[in-house]
Amino acid sequence: MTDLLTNCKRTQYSKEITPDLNGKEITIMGWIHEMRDLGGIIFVLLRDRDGLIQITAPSKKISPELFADIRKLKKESVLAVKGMVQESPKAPGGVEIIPLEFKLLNESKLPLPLDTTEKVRAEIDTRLDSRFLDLRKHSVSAIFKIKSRMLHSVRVFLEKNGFIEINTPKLVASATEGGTELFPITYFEREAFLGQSPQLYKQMMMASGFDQVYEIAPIFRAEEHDTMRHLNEAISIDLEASFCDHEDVMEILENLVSTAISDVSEHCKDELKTLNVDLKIPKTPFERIDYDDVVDMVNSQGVLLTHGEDLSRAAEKAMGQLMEGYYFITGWPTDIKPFYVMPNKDDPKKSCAFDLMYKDLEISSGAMRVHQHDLLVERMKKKGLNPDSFNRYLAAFEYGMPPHAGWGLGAERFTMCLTGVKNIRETVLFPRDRRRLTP
RNA sequence: GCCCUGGUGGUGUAGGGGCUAUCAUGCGGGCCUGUCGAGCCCGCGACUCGGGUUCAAAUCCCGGCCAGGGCGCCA
Repeated sequence: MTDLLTNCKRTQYSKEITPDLNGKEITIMGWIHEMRDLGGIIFVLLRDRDGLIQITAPSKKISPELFADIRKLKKESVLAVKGMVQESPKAPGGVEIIPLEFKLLNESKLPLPLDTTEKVRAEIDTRLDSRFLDLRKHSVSAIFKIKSRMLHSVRVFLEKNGFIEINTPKLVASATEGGTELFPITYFEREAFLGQSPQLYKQMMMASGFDQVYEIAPIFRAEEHDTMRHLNEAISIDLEASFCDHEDVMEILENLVSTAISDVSEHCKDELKTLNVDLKIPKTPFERIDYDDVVDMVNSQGVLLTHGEDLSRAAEKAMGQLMEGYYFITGWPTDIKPFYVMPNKDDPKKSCAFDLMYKDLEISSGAMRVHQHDLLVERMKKKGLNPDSFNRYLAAFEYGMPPHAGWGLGAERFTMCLTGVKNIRETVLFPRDRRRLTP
């Protein structure tokens, strides 16, 4: 029924078929996006990674056998088509392919669980159940091409700036860092957890003399949140730099963000157009707003925010109303930040922590860290943590830990900013949320 | 976890105590030589699960499961 690939090789992707190939014999491969059978002429829209190309089969120009075989084809089946490129003003894109022969590489079952031509929208739940089919839609794959480009450009930027890529364990022993819930797992005869952040490890790397490190890796959070901007498994772009303070790493962050945006807008034009996104490259430096001023700004919008509290969702939205684009919130109260955040030396109630916001969405948070062993122990105790359970971490601070700072940037949240999607699940191939563990 | 709303063919929907359960898309068949959301004709296909009220439940009530939105939680 179906054919094997044998010696058949793709010569072009759909977008490489241009009118100047007129008269050339080419081989393309892809999925049947749509068929229009007009009786004496059949149009097959073949889709590949990059787009669509029209196969035009006029009964008078091709053999009756080939014509009959084409008529039998089904949507979403996989095809290799050898044919002649024909320039034609009537064809979409001004070019089409007159088939000489084809191989049916695999047939698709029908009906499809969702409509790949997007005539009928499917709900996100239906789409995620059949994600492989959903991803055949260009409006969906565009998100992942943009995410890929963003991650690429982040790596290039960091390598250029002297950062070393590291890998830290995701299987961890300690649940004592405080804050978020961890996923417990069985590690042979012991209990272990999935890592919530590479924070402690990248700090230990500062004591190794690597100076500047980054990691792009999954983080796991066992919170039962059910929102459009939370995931239980996400990718964190994490960075830590020695002999730096928070101002230094904020500068790195804003430059990285604007570089990535400009790189995406240059290399993902088609994808951005598909998504109808007009990406503006933000000017650096980003605006810095002190937490004290944020409290006033939020309250001025009629949203109650008490000094010393973290931003509620309503407070974030109020800020989103007032601020365009990217901005930092600095000078956070020390009390609502983790133990490893450096208090401000002139006013210890305030810290050297910052968040990077895009409108009403927090996409990154970072800080200058405490590098003095005794202060770190004191901060842990104040937070109700037991320093004994941090022995291996604390040891790194006893043998020459340089001052350092760093941040973590949520890859999916940043992708939301780049693509304009409203639901963070759109930015993950196979998202993990409160209820979804498959596929 | 809480609040609100919902669950109807493969997909997306209308309806809302008894009628042949609406429409679009899809799928199957037929016609058609320039489609590009092709068109026309014929056909196929559905009321989330459990319990209750009722002569009668897809519709009303209770519970479960699931979803959408909002919030909370979230170094």
